[in-house]
Amino acid sequence: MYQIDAMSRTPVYEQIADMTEKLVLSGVLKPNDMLPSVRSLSAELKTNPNTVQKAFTELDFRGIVRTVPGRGCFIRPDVFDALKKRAAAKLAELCRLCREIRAAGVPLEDITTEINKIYNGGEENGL
Amino acid sequence: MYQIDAMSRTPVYEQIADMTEKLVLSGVLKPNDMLPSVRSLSAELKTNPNTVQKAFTELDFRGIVRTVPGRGCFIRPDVFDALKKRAAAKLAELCRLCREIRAAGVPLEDITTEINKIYNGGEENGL
DNA sequence: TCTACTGTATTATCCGTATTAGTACAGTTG
DNA sequence: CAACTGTACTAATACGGATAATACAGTAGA
Repeated sequence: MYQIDAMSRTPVYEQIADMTEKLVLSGVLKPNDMLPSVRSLSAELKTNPNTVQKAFTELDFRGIVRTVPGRGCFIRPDVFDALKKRAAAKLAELCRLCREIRAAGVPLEDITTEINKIYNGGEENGL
Repeated sequence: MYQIDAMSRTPVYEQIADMTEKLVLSGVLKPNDMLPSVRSLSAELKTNPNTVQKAFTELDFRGIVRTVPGRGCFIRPDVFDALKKRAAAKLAELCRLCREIRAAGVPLEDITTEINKIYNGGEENGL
């Protein structure tokens, strides 16, 4: 279910968190589903339990999961609200970048054509 | 000419580099102009000469300046080509973000309306 | 040539943060 | 009580950023 690239520059705990988020987006993980335990997942990924825990803490911070001591880590019932907020934050970041690009003198058309390509281009969803 | 925010989370050397780039974009610095010397600028900004040197090295890497040992650090004659390449790189980064946002289920219209706001909104250029 | 400027290189130290790890503790369930 | 769950604490390591002191090398002008 999970797959980690140890050679990536993105930290392992972040890979786990991002992957979990995408598993929700793709419907593999649904609200109230329980995630693998800290120990089982760390064994599967051959990492330290604390690394997995940090991923869970990150997911908790993002509003994706709710962890219950002694019971486990569960996808929040309102996970899609959290995902919407995350998307909004990414959109804000995109706007920040866009202002920089505008300041660099790039015309609006250059941006819109690229974005249209992305939205028209095929069915790949990048998950 | 230069102004540094020591409390910012962006490193001083990066602030210097970014500011220099913007001074070119706004026409304050022109091709072949000489930048302040490492020592004078570090004195002015109350930083270490090495910090300024790192900024100059960064600007060299970006293709903004050409430093000549013994003479000084000068805005490259072809600086605007470098700026175009930098803008293209930023556009690529924007596209990467855009794919993420699309994967999160955000409709194309949400993005285009935000971007149109930025390009129609006033004359502020963020420099 | 001498002098005063320019950038460059080297080495070291300090600080803060990120990442991973080891170990022990605490809550829950049957 | 046993076996599972998450949690806290500490430590080792690495990295990035900034500072500092020094020394070196190229350039330009008096």
